[in-house]
Amino acid sequence: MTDDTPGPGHNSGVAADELRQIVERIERVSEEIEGLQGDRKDIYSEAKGRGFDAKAIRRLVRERKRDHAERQEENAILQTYAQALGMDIFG
Amino acid sequence: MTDDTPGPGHNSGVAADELRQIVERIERVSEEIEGLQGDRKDIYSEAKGRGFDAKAIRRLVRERKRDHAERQEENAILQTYAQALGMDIFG
Amino acid sequence: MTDDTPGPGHNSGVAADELRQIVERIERVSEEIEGLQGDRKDIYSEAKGRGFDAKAIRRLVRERKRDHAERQEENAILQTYAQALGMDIFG
Amino acid sequence: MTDDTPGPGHNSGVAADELRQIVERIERVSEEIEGLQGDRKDIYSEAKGRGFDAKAIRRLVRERKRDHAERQEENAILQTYAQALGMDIFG
DNA sequence: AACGCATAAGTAAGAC
DNA sequence: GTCTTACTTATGCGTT
Repeated sequence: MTDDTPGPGHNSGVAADELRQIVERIERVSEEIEGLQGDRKDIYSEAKGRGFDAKAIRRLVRERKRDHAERQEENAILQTYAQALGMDIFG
Repeated sequence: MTDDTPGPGHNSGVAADELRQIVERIERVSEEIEGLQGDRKDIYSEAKGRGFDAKAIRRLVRERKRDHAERQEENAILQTYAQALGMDIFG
Repeated sequence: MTDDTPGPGHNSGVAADELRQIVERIERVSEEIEGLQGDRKDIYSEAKGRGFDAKAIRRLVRERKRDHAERQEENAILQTYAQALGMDIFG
Repeated sequence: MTDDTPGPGHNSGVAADELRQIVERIERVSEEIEGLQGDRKDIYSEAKGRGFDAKAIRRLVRERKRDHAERQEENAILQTYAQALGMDIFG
C-alpha cells in the first residue's frame, strides 16, 4: 500500500471507510424510496381494481401538486398560446 | 466449431451474421431517432430564444397530440373526478 | 346534486369519498418519497463537502445496483449472442 | 381583438403565426421519430420471427451503446473509489 | 384484458 | 446563465 491508512483492505489513498458509509447510506434511503414507490403503485392498482381510471387519477394528482398560483400562471400562458392557435385545449 | 455455419468467426451456434445485421439495423435507426430528437430540442431552444415559454409549448403539443375524441373523453372523466373533490382543475 | 350520495359535497356519480382517500394516500406517500429524495441529496452534498466526487459516487452506486440486480440473470442467451458478435460484454 | 395583429384569427398578443410554425415543426419531427420507432419495433419483431430472443438483443444493444459512450470516460476516479470498496466494478 | 417491461418525455439539479 | 446530465414519471407495447 502506498499510504498509511490504518485499517485493513484495499485502500487507494481515499478514505475508504468514509466512502463506504456514504455509499451505504445512499443505498439505504434509495431502498426506502423504492419501497414507497412500490406502495404508491399498489395504491394505483388498487384504485384501478375498484373501477377508477388510474390514468385520470395520475393527471389529477399532478394538477393538484402544481402549486395553485403557479398553476394558474402556467395555465394563463398556455391558454394564451392555445387561443393563438385557435384551439380550445380543455374542450 | 460445433455447427456447420459456413462463415468465419466467433460463432456459437446462432446465426452470427444474421444477428449482427439485425443489431446494426437497430443501431442505425436508433441513431436517426437520436438525431431527430436533437433537432426537436433545437426547435425548443430556438423558440425559447424568441421569447416563448418552452414548457408551455410542450404542454400545448402534448394536448394537441392527444387525439381529440380521446382527449375529450379523458377530460370528461378527469372533470368528473375533479368535481368529486370539489376542485376546479383548470382554474 | 344529481345523485343520492349521502355525504356533503360535489359528487358527480363517482364515489367521491373513496376517490379522495385514494388521492390523499397517494399524496402522502409521495411526500415521504420527496423527503427521502431530499435526504439522499443531502448525503451527496455532504460527501461533496468532505472532498468526494459526487458524480463518481453516483456512478459507483449505479454500478453496484446494476450488479446486484441485473448481472446474474439470463446471461446464457446473452453471452451466446455476444460471442456471436465477437465481443465480450463484461470485458 | 386587443392587438394590432394583421392576420385573421384568435390572436391574444403573442405572435400566433410564429408559434404555429414552431408547433408544426415540432409535430413534424415528432412524427418522423414515431415512424422510425415503428421501424425499430418491426426489426425486433422480425428478429423474433426468425427465432432470436428480442429481449436479449435489446440488452445486447444497450450494452454496446454503453460501451461506446460511457466506459472510457473518467475511469480513474471511479476505479480509485471502487478499489477502496474492495470491489472490481468491471469484474 | 391485465401485468410487467421498456422506452420516451418531462422536470429539476448541477457544472462550466 | 446556459447547458448538460440525471432522475422521475408516464405511456405504450408485448406477453400471458
